[in-house]
Amino acid sequence: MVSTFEVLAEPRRREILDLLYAGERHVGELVERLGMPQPGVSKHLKVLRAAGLVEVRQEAQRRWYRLRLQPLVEVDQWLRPYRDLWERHLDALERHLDAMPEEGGR
Amino acid sequence: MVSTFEVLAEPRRREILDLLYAGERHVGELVERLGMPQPGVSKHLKVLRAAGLVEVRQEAQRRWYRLRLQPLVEVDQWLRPYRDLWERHLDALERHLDAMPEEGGR
DNA sequence: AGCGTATATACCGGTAGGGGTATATTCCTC
DNA sequence: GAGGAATATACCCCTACCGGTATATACGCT
Repeated sequence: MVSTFEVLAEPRRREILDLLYAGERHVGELVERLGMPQPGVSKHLKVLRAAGLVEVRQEAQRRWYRLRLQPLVEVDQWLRPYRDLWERHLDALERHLDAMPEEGGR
Repeated sequence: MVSTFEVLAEPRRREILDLLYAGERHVGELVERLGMPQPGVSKHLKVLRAAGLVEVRQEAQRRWYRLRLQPLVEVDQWLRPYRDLWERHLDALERHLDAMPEEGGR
């Protein structure tokens, strides 16, 4: 079984999740928006499905994919203690941050 | 440059971060606790360092590693919209969760 | 200067993962 | 049931990554 972190390591897969954030999408839509060949998209979707990050609904030939949040909740849980660190000690965070000349943003 | 997600994909590296969560550690300590050969640990530390997830302080032959939170903050920022989803619509989360027969826990 | 300790780096072999192309599968329509 | 649309799967190639072993580098001590 593949860990959620491994699945999220692929930029394309995070892109897919970001697209599904807005709501259900069928494969063709994803192919178009990602600008990558359909088999590649299907392959990533398979990985995402295996990890429980998406689920499928079939409608005629179309397959509609949508998010499943649960694995992300687990990632969030792993992150939580660290988040507590920088939220509780804001000064410590600044000590961490001031080492960076500038911040890249998103 | 390697994305933080790729770096976190490695279980050993997350273990290292979890160990550093408690505070500074030198390499030998990490080697002992992880039960893996020293060169492997050093290699992972190099990756973590390149990603800005740890920083080093030298003291004689010892190298003390400690956490840098900033990249984790960025991961948290990526996660935030999704977290908002499940925090705002708790019922929606439950709809997501009830698809699972049982929960594996951590 | 020489030795021991602590850590990093070089090198090698195996392997899993991603891209690309071709093909199979499924379903709808006529 | 034939054809076409939508998606999945099989196969191949290639590269990046991980583990392991050997070696280099840096530092302190005597």
